Amino acid sequence: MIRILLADDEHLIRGAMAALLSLEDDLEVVAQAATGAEALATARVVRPDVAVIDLQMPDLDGVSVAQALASDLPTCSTMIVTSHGRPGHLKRALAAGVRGFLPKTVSSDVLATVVRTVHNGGRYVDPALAAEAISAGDSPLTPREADVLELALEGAPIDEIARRASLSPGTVRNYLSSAVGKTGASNRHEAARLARARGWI
Amino acid sequence: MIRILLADDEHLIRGAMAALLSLEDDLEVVAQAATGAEALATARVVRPDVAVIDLQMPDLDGVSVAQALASDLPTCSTMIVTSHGRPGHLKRALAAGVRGFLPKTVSSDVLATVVRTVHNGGRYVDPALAAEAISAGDSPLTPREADVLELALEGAPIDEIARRASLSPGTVRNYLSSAVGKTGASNRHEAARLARARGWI
DNA sequence: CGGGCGCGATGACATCTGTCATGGGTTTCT
DNA sequence: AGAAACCCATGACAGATGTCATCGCGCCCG
Repeated sequence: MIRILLADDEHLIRGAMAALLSLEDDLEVVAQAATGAEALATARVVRPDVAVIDLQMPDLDGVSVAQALASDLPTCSTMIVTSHGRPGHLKRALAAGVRGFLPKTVSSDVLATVVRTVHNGGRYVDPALAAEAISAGDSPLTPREADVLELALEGAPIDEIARRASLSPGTVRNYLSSAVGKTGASNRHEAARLARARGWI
Repeated sequence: MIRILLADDEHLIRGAMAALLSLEDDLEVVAQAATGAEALATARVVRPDVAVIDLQMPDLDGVSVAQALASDLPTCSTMIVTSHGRPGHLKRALAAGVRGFLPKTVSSDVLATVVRTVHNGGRYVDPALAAEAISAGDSPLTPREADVLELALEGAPIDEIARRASLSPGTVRNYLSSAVGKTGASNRHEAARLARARGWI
């Protein structure tokens, strides 16, 4: 019997997924959580075999949870399900030791199959997402450029970005200018949008 | 027996919701759809009592489906479930004749209860969403301002917005300036973000 | 060791944006 | 009829932004 921890902030979906997984004879949902922190705390107590975690949750990112889980419970395999599959998320997730990565558009039997796969030490990444991630390519942005661009996401003026990044406004403009060039955008706002769409930030 | 049509692009969730609803003795999921168009076509054939529709789907907006359904099948009550509840969506949905509006964070028994409620001619809106919608207030933007601001969402430069809106660049700047003032933002990009967050566009 | 790269900064310049005043046209309400 | 709101446009001005050249510093790699 594979013991599963389920984490998703949407009760409806979590409950529904639990119901579906419980239909399988060899699967058992032993715990559920609605937030990342809750998932982490619960996992430490129940020590599940597999953790099925939603990517976007109110507090902790699914990837962060996976990372913590990987060091805390090495015997527990983590897989991520998500509604909006961005290439960058996939890359980060894989780096965090995630064994499975699925969009929520998959059918329930695929989900069950993948649970078994990762429990057996295998890996599984949705083919469509994998293709997207490959085609998106590596980020050409330097770490600092990515930082600054991320701060630009909300549309703040340069002076505020500079304050938040503890940089001179001129430096911020240089980084942004470089990022605009690399993304092919016509201004930093579009650049920030594109970079996020490509999973670079 | 209440006959239900279920529309959601995420197979996993749709299947799971179907499983949950079928657990209820008086509810029966008679059809499922993965897109808005599919939902509409299916509904015309099976004529369900209640349509449970996801707000965001690949092709047709959930609200558009609801609107079409309201005129096509007056006997069918429509309710919307959504992951991201923006106040503006609620308002539009209500205007389209939607009888129930729920976030996906609700529990399954609430979902079943609401299905029965709307089938009996009642209405139900999630209290948290309702409160949010009320506090967000009416949009202070004029229709044209909203148009232009929407085109600004993607970060395009003013000249492109002007072309896409068939306006003079100067006029675009005037509208945007007005919108920036009304939203309390410091530039059009932030204004666009805020307006979307408040459901004004 | 030298070169390449990233980090942080400055200054100069052209352009883009935001703001304001102004005007004329339409529709709607009083 | 008059006021008020919206639509569309123009012109002017200041400040924000994008771009480029240039500098010094530290790091790593061949």
